[in-house]
Amino acid sequence: MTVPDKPTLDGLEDRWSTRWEADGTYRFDRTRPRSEVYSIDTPPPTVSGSLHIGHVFSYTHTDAVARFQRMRGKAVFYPMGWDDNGLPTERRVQNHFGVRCDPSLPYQPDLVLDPGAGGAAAGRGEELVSVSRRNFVELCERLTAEDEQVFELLWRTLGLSVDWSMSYATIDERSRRASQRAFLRNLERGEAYAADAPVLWDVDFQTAVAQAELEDREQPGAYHRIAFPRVGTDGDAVVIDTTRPELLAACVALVAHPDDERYQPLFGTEVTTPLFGVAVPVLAHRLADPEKGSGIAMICTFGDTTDVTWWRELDLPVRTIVGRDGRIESQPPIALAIPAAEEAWAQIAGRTVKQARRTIVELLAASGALLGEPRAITHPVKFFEKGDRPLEIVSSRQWYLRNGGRDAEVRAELVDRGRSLRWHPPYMQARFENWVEGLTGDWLISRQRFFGVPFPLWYRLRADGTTDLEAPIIPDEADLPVDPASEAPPGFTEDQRGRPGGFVGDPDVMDTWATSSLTPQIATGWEDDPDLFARTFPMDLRPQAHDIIRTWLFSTVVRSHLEHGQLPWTDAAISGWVLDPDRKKMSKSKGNVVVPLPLLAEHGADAVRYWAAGGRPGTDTATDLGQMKVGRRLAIKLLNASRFVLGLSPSDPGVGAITEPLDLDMLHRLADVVADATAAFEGYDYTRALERTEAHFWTFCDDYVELVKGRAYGSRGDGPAASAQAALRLSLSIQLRLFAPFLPFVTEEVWSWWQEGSIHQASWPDEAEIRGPLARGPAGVADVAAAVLGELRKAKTAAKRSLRTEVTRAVVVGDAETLERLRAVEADVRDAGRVEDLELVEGSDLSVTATLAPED
RNA sequence: GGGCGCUUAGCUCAGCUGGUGAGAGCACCUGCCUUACAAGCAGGGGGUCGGGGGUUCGAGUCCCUCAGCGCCCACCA
Repeated sequence: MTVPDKPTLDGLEDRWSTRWEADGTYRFDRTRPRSEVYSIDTPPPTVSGSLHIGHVFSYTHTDAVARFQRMRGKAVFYPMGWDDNGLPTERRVQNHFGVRCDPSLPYQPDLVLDPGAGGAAAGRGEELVSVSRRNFVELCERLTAEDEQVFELLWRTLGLSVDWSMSYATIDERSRRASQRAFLRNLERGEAYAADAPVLWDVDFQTAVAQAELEDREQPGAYHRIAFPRVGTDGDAVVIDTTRPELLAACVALVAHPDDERYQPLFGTEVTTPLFGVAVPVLAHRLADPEKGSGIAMICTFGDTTDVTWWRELDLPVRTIVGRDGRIESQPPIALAIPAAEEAWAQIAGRTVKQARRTIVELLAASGALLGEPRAITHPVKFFEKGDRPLEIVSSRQWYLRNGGRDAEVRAELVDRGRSLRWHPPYMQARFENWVEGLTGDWLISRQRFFGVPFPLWYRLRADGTTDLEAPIIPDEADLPVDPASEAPPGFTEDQRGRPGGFVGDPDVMDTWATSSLTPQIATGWEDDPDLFARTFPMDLRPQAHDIIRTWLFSTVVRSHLEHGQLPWTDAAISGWVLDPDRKKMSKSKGNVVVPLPLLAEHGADAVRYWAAGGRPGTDTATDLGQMKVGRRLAIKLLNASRFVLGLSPSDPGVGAITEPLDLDMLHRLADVVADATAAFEGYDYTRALERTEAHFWTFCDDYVELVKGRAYGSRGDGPAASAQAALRLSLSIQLRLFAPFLPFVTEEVWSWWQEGSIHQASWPDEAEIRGPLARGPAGVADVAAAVLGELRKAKTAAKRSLRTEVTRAVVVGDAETLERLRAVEADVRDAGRVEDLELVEGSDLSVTATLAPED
């Protein structure tokens, strides 16, 4: 046993993280059966995102739970995943290297690019170097590999007890195989299907996006009152209000509520569009709101999602004018008969939506069709959560997965799944249920992007060169993953690509959620490693933040429901967010993002973890340097208290030596703490486990240690000293283990002074360790001793005297029961209080009168 | 418009199924070099538990209602 003279926290992170890796301390024992395994569906962080303190926060919560379960004897399956798949990586690669993906270019095997190769203007979209899809993907892989190392360093410094041999990445071969396999099975069962339909479209990223990735943003806009002349009348007009006058040429009808008496006479008649002179019908539909605008609306293909509903339910034609790049098409959607219309079109063709709006408003004003001035408003507009411009709606062929959005029965099944999941905190289930019940359509999983898992499909080209989309060519599961863009389907050769009678590959990739919704399957080796899968799936815990319940959590439940007919895990622990010190949400644009590594360097990992562990499940928590300082003090206190305890005697007198009433009472109180902390942890309330442990520890240091210090040094002989020494050691052992999930470094350091092996493989304390061998003894004596000692201290402090001051005489008044307890620990109290003469007087409330020795 | 959460000392928060005179940490004030720890120790001041109403012998703790803050969702003409 070696107890350092001057224990320190410095360097513990390096020393122990290295040691743990070398010893395989956190290696998953895959010989254990499912019942002895605790498996965690770790959130794969987006590696191309920036590191921030929020990562440290939520991952610490999970790690504390993992360490608790490991100490309880479970084989903990705690892999790390990296989310490197998808748009964030593409965007980062584009900016980092100054490149753009052009799928039409050929692969350049020797392409060498340095960061910023595309020139200083990279990112402004002007001087980007175009590279082939394969080159682009290679750059993505190169950059994410670097990003992953940065994350791994952070996790190791933070002391996450992950098994690094089980890592995966959402773009790696396993993930692509699992993702494609799951999709093909969905396809076979009819759960996946392709459809040509209007979709929400980001004009910058040039891809479709899903409902779950939308967000509303308040945008300035304006109502424009526009008169539509009625066909067959002499100058009569219908006046509509619109915020999107530029879509006039895409108008296919006007619509009002069926009960709206103002417009009932018009139903079934026609009006013509101003400027373009196209005749459109006036129709009735219940979604038209008589209160909004003039109560009658222009239906365009497509201005918003209501337009899509009207278009579908009223069986209207498609007149698309906005292209996928967000610009007005070169040709009008229908023949324009009047010359003025051709002119109007010529002025907007090829322009952006914004430019076209300005032009159309000018033309309308000039023609007299615009009534009055536009009235400025702000209104919510749908954006892709990662996008910069409002979404447009375009018709295109996309892949969908049935998620209950169009099927009440499936929806009900998924709501039931959500109800059988154990949520921490429970109220988060409401978010899940709200979302499922508010779904408006199936899950759109295809993206017109490059860095993602490709759809494992090809299509035959007929003799006339047209594509047969109805019967895709499907690979064998054994051949997955496949890349249909570079591999030929079974029975074809590469030179038949794009030729009549040959084939083409499906050009799309899956959305990143379509892969990350399979993290339980990917991590546990679904189909690839049946033995591992059987031992780890379904998993125990999904830890994640509340903002992605509708995406990650829901989609994972959907995939598992469809594939396995069960939940992917039993418990979901939902963490809150980290707010900046002023309780504002952190965001890059506000510049208030707190980066974690400097904090870890300054305060130490245990201190930062201590702060993080104070955030209960579901609770948003402010970054608090003060709490980190408190955590650091706690860690230092553990070092010093341990040094004291272990320095008292070279060996442990053993539990049998514990006979003193004060020692027994203190230990049984600790047993209560053990029971409480254990129950709290079992309910995922790690914060309470820490609070209880910490509160006991300070009482232990301030009262118990002070009370027994003299006796432990031998003031009353060997027997009483041995009792104190053994009690201190047992108590220290248990308290270190209670702290180990939170403060892995300092507890391991202290453990190494006097114990074999890692504390993180030691057993979680059990109250039976105390209650088994040790009789209860007189209860409540520790409280009485501490109370009397407190009064003695108060007397000394009030007299502005040192705590070493001798008390020549102290009179304690108390009830019979209190005095009885005090007698049991009288010697310890006199020792700690330096009381020469202690008199006990029976009375009512406890009071202590102390006479201090005169000052020198 | 719908849903959820929060509102307890200057600050950050505990207060579990209602019951000994409302707590902790930080901050603040006053002291103490006490042989584990001065990056420490001891002591102290400070709250009509968001407002109102109700149930109860008794309510931060349950019910109703109002207000403020935050988050999620919503068909945005």
